[in-house]
Amino acid sequence: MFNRIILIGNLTRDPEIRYTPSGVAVATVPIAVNSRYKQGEDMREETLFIDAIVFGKQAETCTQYLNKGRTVLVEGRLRERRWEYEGQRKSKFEVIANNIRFFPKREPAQSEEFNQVPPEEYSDLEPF
Amino acid sequence: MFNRIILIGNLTRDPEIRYTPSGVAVATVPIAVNSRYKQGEDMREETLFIDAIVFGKQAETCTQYLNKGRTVLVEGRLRERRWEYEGQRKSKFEVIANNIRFFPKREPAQSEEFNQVPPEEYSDLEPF
Amino acid sequence: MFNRIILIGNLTRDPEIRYTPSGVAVATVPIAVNSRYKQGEDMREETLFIDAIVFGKQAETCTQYLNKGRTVLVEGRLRERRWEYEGQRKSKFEVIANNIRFFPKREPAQSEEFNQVPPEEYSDLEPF
Amino acid sequence: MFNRIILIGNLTRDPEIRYTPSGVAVATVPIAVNSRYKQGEDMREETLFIDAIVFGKQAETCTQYLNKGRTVLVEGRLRERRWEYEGQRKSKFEVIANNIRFFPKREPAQSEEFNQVPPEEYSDLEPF
DNA sequence: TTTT
DNA sequence: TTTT
Repeated sequence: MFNRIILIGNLTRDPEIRYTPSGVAVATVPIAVNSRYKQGEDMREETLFIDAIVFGKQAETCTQYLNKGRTVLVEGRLRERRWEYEGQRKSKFEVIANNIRFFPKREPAQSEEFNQVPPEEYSDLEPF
Repeated sequence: MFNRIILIGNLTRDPEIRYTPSGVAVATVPIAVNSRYKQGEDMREETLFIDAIVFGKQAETCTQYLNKGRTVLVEGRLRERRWEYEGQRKSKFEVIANNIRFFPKREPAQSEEFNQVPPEEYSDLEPF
Repeated sequence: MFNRIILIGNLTRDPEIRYTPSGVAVATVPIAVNSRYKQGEDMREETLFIDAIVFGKQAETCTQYLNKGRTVLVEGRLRERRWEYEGQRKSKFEVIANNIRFFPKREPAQSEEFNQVPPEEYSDLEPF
Repeated sequence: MFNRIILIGNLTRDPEIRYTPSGVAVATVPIAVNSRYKQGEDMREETLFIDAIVFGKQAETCTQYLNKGRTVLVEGRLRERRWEYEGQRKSKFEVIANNIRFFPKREPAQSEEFNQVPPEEYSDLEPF
C-alpha cells in the first residue's frame, strides 16, 4: 500500500542520538508544524508536535548540525509505535524519515514569516 | 509551514457520518495501511490504523459508496486532536482529508495482492 | 531543495529494459495518468503521458510482472533530459522513480472505474 | 487516478500575471529546482526549470510579493500543455498549482545553503 | 515536554 | 530564456 508524509517544521528541542545493538545511529528530531486554515469565516492556527526518527549517516548529520529552533523538511512514513509500560498500553505516532533537509538558519532580525498564502484548498473544510 | 500526508489503505469499518451545527457533513473513514520494510536482513510488516476525516460533499459520497474492506487513497494533513475526558487527557491522530479517491472493489476471486516491489528506499533504515 | 512527484497511472506499453555499461538495469515504464477537474461549471478530462525510469532490482521486477494496461503508483523526482539530435535540441520530461508499486490486475468484467470524488480542491482553479 | 507534485525552488524571473476572459487571475511563476544525487561514486547536480501556474487570489499574492530569486514551495499536478504554432506541434510541461508557499527572503550575507543531507534514498539509482 |  |  502507500504511506507517505512530508512535513516542514521547527525543532522544539535539540536532536537526540542513540545506537542500536548492531551499531546503527538513530536520531530523534522533535518538530512543531504550524498550520493555518479557514474554519467557516475565521482563520485557525494549529500546531502538530511529532518526532521524526532518522537513521544512519543522516542521524549523525542531524545531531551535528541541527538544534532547537531550526527548520527542516522531513519525508517518510507515519507509524504508531505501541508498547506496554507498568501494565499500561502506550502508543506514540512518529515519522520514520527516509529524507531530511535543513533550511537555512533564520537571521534573528529576519522576522518575516515563512509565508503562507491563504489556503483556498481548505476553504470547505474544518468544522469541529 | 507544510503538512501533507498521502495514504492508501483499506477501510476497517464502514464510514460514519455526522453533521456540524452549521450543517456541514463530516465523515470518519477508518483505514488500515499495510507496509513492508527491511529490518537488517528480514522483511517486517507493519500496519498503521488511522481515521481520515472528510468534509462536505465528499463526506456524503464516502458514506454512500464506501464500506468495510474497500481501498482508498487519502490526501490531507496530519493533526492531533486533544481533549479531556473525566479528568484524563486524551489525544488522537487523524488525517484531515482534502481529497479521497476510491479504488475499484476487489473481486472476491482476485486475491492477487496490491503488489509492492521490495522498498529499496528503506534498506538502510529501521533498527528497533 | 525538494522535488517529489507521485503518480498513479496505467501502462501505455510494456516496459522496456536496458543495461548501463556498469551493468545496472534501467527500465522505462510509460504511463498515462487521467485527471478530472472543474473548469468553471463543467468537468474537464486530461491525460498526462510520461515515462517512469526505474533502476536496479525494481527495473527487473517491472519488466517481469508489468505489461500494457496495468496500473502502477510511481514516486520519484521530475527531470528534464536534454540532448542534441542532428543539430536539433531535444528534451523530454521523465520521472526518475525511487519507488514503484503494482496495483492488482483488473478483472475484465470489473469495469467500475478507479473512482474519483469530484475534486473540490480544484474548484477555484483552472481557467485556460 | 492521482497526480501530485511538490517542488521547492527559486524564481528564475518575476511572476507574470494575466486574466482570463472570465476575469480569473493567472500567474506564471518560473522556478528552478536544484537536486543532488549520487551517480555511482560521485555526486551529480541537476536543475529542473519549470513554470508553476497559479490561479485566483494566490496569483495576485504571488505577483505582489514574489520576485526573481525568492524561494517557494509549489504543490499541484503536472500537466503537458500542447498547441500548434505555425504548423509546428509544441508542448510544455507545467505545474498546475493548488498551493504555493513563500519562504523567507534570504539575507544577502546569509550564504549558508538550503542544506541537503546526502540523499541515501537515491544511492542505488541514476545510471545515465 | 514544545518551535517560529 | 534561467535561480541559489
